[in-house]
Amino acid sequence: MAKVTIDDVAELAGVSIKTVSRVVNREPNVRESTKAKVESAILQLNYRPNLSARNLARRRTHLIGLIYDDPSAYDIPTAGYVIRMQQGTLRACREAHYELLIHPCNYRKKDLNRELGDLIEQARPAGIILAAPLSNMPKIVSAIESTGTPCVRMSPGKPDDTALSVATNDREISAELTRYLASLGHTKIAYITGHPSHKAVANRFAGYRDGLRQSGLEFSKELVVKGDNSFGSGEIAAEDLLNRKKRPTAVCAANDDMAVAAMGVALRMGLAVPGDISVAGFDDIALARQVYPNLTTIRQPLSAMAERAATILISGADRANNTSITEIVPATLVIRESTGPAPN
Amino acid sequence: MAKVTIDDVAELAGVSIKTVSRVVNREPNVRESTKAKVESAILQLNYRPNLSARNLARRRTHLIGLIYDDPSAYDIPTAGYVIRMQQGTLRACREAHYELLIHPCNYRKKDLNRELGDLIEQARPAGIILAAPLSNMPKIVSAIESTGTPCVRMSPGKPDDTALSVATNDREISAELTRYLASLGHTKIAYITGHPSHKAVANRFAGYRDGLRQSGLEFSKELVVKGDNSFGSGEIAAEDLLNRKKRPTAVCAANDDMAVAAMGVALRMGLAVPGDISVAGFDDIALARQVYPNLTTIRQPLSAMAERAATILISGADRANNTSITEIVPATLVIRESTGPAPN
DNA sequence: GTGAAAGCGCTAACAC
DNA sequence: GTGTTAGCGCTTTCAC
Repeated sequence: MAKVTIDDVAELAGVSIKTVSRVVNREPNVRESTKAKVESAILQLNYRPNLSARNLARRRTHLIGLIYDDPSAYDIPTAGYVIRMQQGTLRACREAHYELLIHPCNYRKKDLNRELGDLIEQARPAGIILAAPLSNMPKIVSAIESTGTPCVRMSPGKPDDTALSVATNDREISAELTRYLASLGHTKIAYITGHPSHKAVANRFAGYRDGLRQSGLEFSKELVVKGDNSFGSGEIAAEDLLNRKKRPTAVCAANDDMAVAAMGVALRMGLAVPGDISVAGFDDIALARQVYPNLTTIRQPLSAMAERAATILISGADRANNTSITEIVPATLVIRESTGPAPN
Repeated sequence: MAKVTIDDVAELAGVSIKTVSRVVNREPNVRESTKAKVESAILQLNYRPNLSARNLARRRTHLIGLIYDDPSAYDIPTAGYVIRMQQGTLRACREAHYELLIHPCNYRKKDLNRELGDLIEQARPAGIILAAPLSNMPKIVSAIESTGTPCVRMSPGKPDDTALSVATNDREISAELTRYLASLGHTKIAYITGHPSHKAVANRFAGYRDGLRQSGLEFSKELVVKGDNSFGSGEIAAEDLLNRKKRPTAVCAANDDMAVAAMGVALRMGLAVPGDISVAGFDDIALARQVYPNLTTIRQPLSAMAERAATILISGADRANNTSITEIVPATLVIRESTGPAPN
């Protein structure tokens, strides 16, 4: 309870505070016997360094800031998204004895730059993790970078960038999903596209085309219907697709909301899923496991991405090395009940 | 970018750093004209005080620690729970220019006390918010309190405590729900109890009995079936209740999982909800809005509770005043589609 | 009202 | 290998 400082430890161990500092910070050039003395004093006194003092002296903190958009109403997919990012970041922080500062914000706010400036100047995090869609907003990114605080962007739209970022293999995994459906005998695989403003979504569509080609299937515009990521648009698209004379036997959607909507349309039409029609989504939102049949989908490695981002910041904070990296953390295909062999 | 310090401001304004400090901290005894000069210098230089330095000098930080249990697998109800607490805490923090440190932890871990000790000694949060079920664990509470860090407990089991805490009116709101059902003409209102170890759950059951009495209905043991908070236990309980000759016309469950399960059983039996049987839950988990019919339930004011907890810590950190408060934030009855008039 | 000086508890240079 | 001396940027006495 009585705050024990480095001086107390130094006195008890009979060394100077600098030596204590060396031991605490695992610096070299300390004799084993001295080190042991210091360590026993630390244990005996239950000494823990004061972070504020350390931060002040080091001119940087042991804090990672996680900044993400905070929709006024947290819908459930968002809650899961946020929690997974937090979990990943925390894993990396724990290990390195960093703490996590979370800062949800509203990108529509006028003075967001000012707000982030305050956060950075005041709390001085060692690094910032910027989640999508903020990571796609040049003004925000440059506002952060102008402070000199290292920043890793998660799922930025374009990979061809100068900054550090962590992304996933949207395109490749979409291709894998498509090949998986083809391997089940499907030849007419439809696709419901997402909202054009969502950058990553375009990659998913490209992956679908890749997958068709790799499976020796021909791409057909007929089988592509526009959606906008919303549940409603998925219903409309599915009604279009499933009422055709030559019905597809599989439908991929650019996100889970639309996929679930499509599945609902199919079931209401009396079609069996996956007997008559297989349905697959993308994101692995909670709903994917709550509908019946459970939705086959692609799970973004959000937690792993955030962990990598934090690790990059924590380790990179040391080296002056400002190389631009776009690190790819692979997504995983989650095969559940909504996909199966094509009807013959 | 070049870090501007209090000295720069003092120099530009032509005053001493102490005067700048006074202005920044809104201390009295500064002439208006001096204040104006300083403020303009601050604006011009875009000065923001360095928190580490301030914390070191003040011997306390502007950090609120939010500690909660982190189930290895974040199920969806938990994600919503966590997010809502974070949101509430953040609202209070924003206003007071505090930052939020989150620290999910595992109460089953042996060295949790040590872990929390590290957190507290190192980050020195100005206060700790301890969420349930950690708030019910004497060892953890005392470990935190022994550091002298103010701590507010959320939903602690017993209100008759020495510490600060924030709770909700489980019992009164349960009574209200029961009266609401009675007012719809229900006379046989069944209850599925929760897991006995969950303290708050007992209050819910007591509220049910209160509500019956207040509505002039007789309590009957026959209408009470044991559950354990799990979905499966809700199914078993519902099967028992709904297969009776003299079927109840309404069922309350101690949580939403069991209520949803009960509703499923009723629907599978061909009963109309709420035509033949009304069903109500407690918690307002996401699922409550995702099932059909939407579940009538009770929404815990998690976000408001967390906000109050943070506000207590932030304002209370100043006064030495160690009074024990248990503040009650009322829950709200959310009437949706699963409850309706009793069949005649 | 305002300022000078002495810390807060640590790390960073540089000496020894 | 180890200690000494300055800071880090702010708040706090306590003078004036």
